[in-house]
Amino acid sequence: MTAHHHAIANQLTRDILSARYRAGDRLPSERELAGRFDVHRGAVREAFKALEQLGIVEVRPGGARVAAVEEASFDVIGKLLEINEVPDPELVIQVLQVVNALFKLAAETAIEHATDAELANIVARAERLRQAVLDASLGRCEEDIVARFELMRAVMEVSGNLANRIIARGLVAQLASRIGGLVAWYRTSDPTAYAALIEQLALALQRRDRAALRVCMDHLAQANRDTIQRALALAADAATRPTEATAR
Amino acid sequence: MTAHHHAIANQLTRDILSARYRAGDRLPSERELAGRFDVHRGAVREAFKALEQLGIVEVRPGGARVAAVEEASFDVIGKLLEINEVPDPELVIQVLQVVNALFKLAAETAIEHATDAELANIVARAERLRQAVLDASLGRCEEDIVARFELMRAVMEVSGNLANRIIARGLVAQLASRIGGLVAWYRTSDPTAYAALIEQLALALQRRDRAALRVCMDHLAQANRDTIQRALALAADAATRPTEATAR
DNA sequence: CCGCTATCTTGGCCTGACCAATTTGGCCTG
DNA sequence: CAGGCCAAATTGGTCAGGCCAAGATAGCGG
Repeated sequence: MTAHHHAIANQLTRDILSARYRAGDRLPSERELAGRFDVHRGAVREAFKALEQLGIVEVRPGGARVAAVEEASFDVIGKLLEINEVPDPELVIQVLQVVNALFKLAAETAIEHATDAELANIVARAERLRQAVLDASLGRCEEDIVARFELMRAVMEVSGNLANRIIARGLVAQLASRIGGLVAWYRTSDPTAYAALIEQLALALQRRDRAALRVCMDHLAQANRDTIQRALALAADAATRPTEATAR
Repeated sequence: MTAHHHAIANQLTRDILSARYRAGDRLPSERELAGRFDVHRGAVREAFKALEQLGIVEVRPGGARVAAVEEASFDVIGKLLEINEVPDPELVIQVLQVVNALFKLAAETAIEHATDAELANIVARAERLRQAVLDASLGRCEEDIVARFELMRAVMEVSGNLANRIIARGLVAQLASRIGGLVAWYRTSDPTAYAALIEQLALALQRRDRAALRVCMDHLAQANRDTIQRALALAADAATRPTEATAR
């Protein structure tokens, strides 16, 4: 096994994010940690590099100090989602809200700048999603979720906002790697209503109707939020009673 | 000078982001670059680490390949803003739109969850910004800008959305380090109108009036966008005719 | 012409050493 | 006794060289 620095970085990340070290504290020196983990200093050093890139540590000659979470980098969000077995629901919801805000921005930009052909393409994807949602009520949620991401990706693309695309992509990636395992608990509460919302979205896009777009995107966000919240609650419930859950 | 890897990383970053290497291309090997830059391989290696963190390069045994910009990390945005002397106006506007979207989300969350005291605090800051804007018409724009960021930060804080805060902070930091130098070109076109908008914002926050909030935040975003766009145009103009600009 | 293998290249990692910035502790001075 | 000051120890930063395993590649055999 030669992936020492990964293990060390993970360990230290968990220690810091779970507040075992507090902001402003000095981390043990590279040499001491090297001794403690029984590895070469280079390994600890690479781990420190990772922590620094995460923005949770500021390393300077004289010592490495842990930074405030607020000053951390974008990627800590993923790490924060990882530290508990079931992700912190509140944080998931927060991330989801950000993603929805970015999605909304993309859609509003799209209806202003996209060509008719591009919009038609998106509408077609929306229609596919609508079908997937209705099918999903029979139990095939995976396609449903994939179609949702596909639609979002497509809207992001035609919006032409590179910054938006990069950020949303990163967020979704961090979120997906963490709540992907929740697919089993993922159920659309009212597929018919959800499908209707998708249809409204398609219509609003097609007509470039900004007001209508906002309304139905808000409703969609609410629906998605509820769905994932329910899935998280179910997963957390199952985690506390694993035997019963597997027995069902 | 011992910051070799920084120089190398910057050089390679510029080469990649200015499309001198294309997505999918293989970068020269660490050993070859070490020879070319006349440094030890370790330096090139550290530079590669940085590029990998930026997400613009995927380095694996067998070779390092440049990745698509879309798959890059959050931080490339700052780098993209750096490669030209005057930042690409289109990208600046895009980033600004994202920041505004996040600000809007924060404000909407704030009027739902913040306490009256917190909202009162924000309203006070808004009032300070309004004063700053009116003063700025006399030429003191710095306080104006600082007050804007202050207000935004305050709203972000009471919104309680950690993900939003982290992302917005990162974006603003990347933008600020790049367009901070444009303060000289920064003029609010119609301070009175802008001040009125701020007042509306304060009112909407105070009354927790979501609809009004949205309207005036849209207008504010538009105003900010115009202001910065004008500043960028002026700066670009000055950059092409530096002698005239300094002569004035 | 295609598929496979031996070899070669490439990045991954370890070891060890030296340097410069910072911290720290003791010392001196007031 | 308190406060400032200097030197030694500590800490991170960098360089150098070497070995290893995972991909890439050219050559061979089918």
